Amino acid sequence: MALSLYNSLTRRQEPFETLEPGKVKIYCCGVTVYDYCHLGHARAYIVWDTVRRYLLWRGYQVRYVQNFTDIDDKILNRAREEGSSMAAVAEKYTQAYFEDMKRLNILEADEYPRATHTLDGIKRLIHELQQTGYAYPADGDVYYRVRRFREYGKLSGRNLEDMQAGASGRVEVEDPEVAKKEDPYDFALWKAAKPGEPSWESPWGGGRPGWHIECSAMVRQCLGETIDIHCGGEDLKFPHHENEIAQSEAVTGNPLARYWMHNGFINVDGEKMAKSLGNFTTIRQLLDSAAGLEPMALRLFVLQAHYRKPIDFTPDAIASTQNSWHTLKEGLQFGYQYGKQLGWREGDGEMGRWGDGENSTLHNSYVKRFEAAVDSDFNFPGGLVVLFELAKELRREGNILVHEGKTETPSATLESQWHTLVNLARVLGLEVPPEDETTSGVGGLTDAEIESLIQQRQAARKARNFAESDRIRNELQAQGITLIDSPDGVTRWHRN
RNA sequence: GGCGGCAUAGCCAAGUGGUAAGGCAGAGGUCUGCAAAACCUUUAUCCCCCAGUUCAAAUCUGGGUGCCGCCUCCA
Repeated sequence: MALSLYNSLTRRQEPFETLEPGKVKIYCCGVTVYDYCHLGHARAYIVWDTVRRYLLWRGYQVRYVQNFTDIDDKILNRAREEGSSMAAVAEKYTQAYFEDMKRLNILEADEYPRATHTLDGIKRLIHELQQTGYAYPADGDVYYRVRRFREYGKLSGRNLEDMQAGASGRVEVEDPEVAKKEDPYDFALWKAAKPGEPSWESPWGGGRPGWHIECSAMVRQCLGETIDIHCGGEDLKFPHHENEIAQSEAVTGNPLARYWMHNGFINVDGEKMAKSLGNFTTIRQLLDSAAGLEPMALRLFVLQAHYRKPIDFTPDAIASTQNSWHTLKEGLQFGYQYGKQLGWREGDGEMGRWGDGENSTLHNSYVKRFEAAVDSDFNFPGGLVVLFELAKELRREGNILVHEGKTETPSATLESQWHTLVNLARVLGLEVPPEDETTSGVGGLTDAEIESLIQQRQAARKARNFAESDRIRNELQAQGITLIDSPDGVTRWHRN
């Protein structure tokens, strides 16, 4: 049983072999902090968080670094709109990022480098590129000499000739920047500051770094010359990642990353969700809307599709996922709700730190099937199958317990199944808090009041006064209390 | 124009040579005064089309068709 993954660089699925045994270095391209994150961002970071969790579960020591781009034209524009500064805008949306990601149960990175904190590394890298002939200054700017890097295009599978042949007027035009370049495909490493813009001192004059260079500098500074996995959205493959490779490898002579991974988009009506298309929904809009999608349901929504394929964002799909999540959730709550009744030892609710021998109490066949699925290029939808099987089984048992007060299934079997479910779900970042949902009727009826009403209804039913009995039932339902009439004449109830 | 991806039931979605996982939705049944809830059963002779390879293909090859992405900021 071995983990394999699709490498964008080779366009093949390959066995996963780390640089150092048991250790994984991951760099993930983060956000430019100029606005709230939308569902596309949610997908990306849920996917990479889950990849990271899975690697941890598989026993790897993972070091995960993700940057914030806090120097950028878009931030500058936003600052002008808001009458604020680039730093203030960046700070605001960085905090918003953390809030959103926390709700989605995304683990914090080990390190969050920011462009504004990496200027020394950036300048050093540009300097080295200049010394080796890969970079040239031009009127306060510095550009990368793309044609000098022989392997340019190896990640995105293109070559400069093809690109020129088909550029169809998209590249040139009267952009003043282009005029400074030796070649239209050269890209900026450093940009001279325009009047009024934030700028940093450098050997080339006051200015700020280009976008691509920060990642090269950050990877090098935080993780070293070569890392195991470099990941990000599909749209970053070209030119961003291609340029990172050109920058880093020209200087170090070593591969920047062994594996390149790219996640697919969220689509709306068959089109990519994007700021520029104006068809985006932010994470907080969706989570805080009237429909109130649960954060874990959004997580499930993302994980239900393979990470490289597009996902269509439609009301139907969201509704369906919400229901799916409830199924899973009921399974996850099983132990919290029925553990005591089933005589499980106190403290069993505190389940499963990873890899601490808990596995002995897990259902091995389920774990094996989960692992087999996910081991193949992080097939989370395949792994989810196992979770649903467990959750449905537990939900069924829970219902039997509620309706009949007992179950034939041995308590130990249920305990083991529940432990398995909770553990595997946590690998995917799908968790429910230990407190079950039986919020003892905030501002509602007390148990005694409910029992009393049920007694009244029973009396009415006996007298065949169904109008009255239905009235009581409706009244309770309105308060969120569901009655269950069983064949033996006993009426059980539970809060919704 | 160049490069790449995708096409599986009403919807979503795994499966990549051995005869179609799973979820959502739906249907029938049991139970019930009626409901609700729950439980049981059930839902693709077929995987975009055509041709080929093979004992065997949704899965491989060739050719179509359709949709999408990247080539410009972008998760």
